[in-house]
Amino acid sequence: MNESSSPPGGPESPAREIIHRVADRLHKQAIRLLRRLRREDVSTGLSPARASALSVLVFTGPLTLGALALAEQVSAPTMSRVVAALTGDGLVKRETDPEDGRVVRLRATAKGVRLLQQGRARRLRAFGDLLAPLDDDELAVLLRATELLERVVR
Amino acid sequence: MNESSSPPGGPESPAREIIHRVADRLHKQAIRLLRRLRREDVSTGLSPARASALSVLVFTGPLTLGALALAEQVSAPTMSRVVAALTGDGLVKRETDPEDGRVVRLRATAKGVRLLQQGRARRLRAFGDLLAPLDDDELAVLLRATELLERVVR
DNA sequence: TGACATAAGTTAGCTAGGCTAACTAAACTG
DNA sequence: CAGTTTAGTTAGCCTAGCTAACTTATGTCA
Repeated sequence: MNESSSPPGGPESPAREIIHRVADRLHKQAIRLLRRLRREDVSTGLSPARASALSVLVFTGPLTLGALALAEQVSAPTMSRVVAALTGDGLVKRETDPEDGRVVRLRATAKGVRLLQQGRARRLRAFGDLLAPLDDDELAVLLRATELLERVVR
Repeated sequence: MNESSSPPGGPESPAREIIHRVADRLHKQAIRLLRRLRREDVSTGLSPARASALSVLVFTGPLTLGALALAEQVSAPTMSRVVAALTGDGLVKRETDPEDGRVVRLRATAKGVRLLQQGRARRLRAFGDLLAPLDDDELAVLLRATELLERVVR
């Protein structure tokens, strides 16, 4: 496949052609990076879905089940099951809302926080090891790129 | 959690502290980006695992089942099943190796190539739409960052 | 050359995690 | 207070990950 070929209908703006190269290659690298870092998560004993849900609870504080499902972009039944596993392992506790008897408030336990932070540290250490060969200018480029992504991905 | 706190044992190199910020934030953005782009794949009717396997076959050419499993970092049984689905949909065809009767050579069909390229185009268009607000300097930063990732993720 | 070892895939059977549909219980609303 | 809406759960399906055990084909070597 030739990414830079013009679509049928006329040549596209040469100034914007860089968009396609960036989109293509950055997409590929994002996949490779996450695949690589995922290896580190194995040792926590937490699956990706559980680690991710627990992470949201730890870093954004207690949430209702629905809010957590929304944050993780999964359906309520899916989150309900993930949460059941987390509470079963004592990593999250359920609390009833005094205002509204329907909602389930979820809060990471001390054990959950500890486990998550260990896993997170491992992952960031692994990523850090990958980044170690870069000099400070190169790291600055990555940081700027990160800021651009933060702005652009909504 | 405070990412920039020093580990117990002494302050770390201030020059390298940027590594942790980059690792943490870039990791987050990679997750958000892929989650976002994955939405586009739904309309191809291909699940992520199938799309990814087909993509490897299209872009790197015919492979044995074992080589494809290795490329996708999954076990042989897992790939065997994914391939069964792809062949069932007429997107991939199996060929026997004249040299070695054990191996299964896999090749994307014309239909498979077409479907994949459509999906790819959609995904890249979506990413392109996200990147559209950036000016050329900002795109250049992203491109440089991509090159750094290519170098660093092995 | 026949017996054994190795290698490539498949089959069987488990788990996790995604979904929709259908249900329960609680809270609104008129 | 009847009906509707909302939060979450249960049931049931599918995909995709795994290991263990099997089949078939190659390779090895006494």
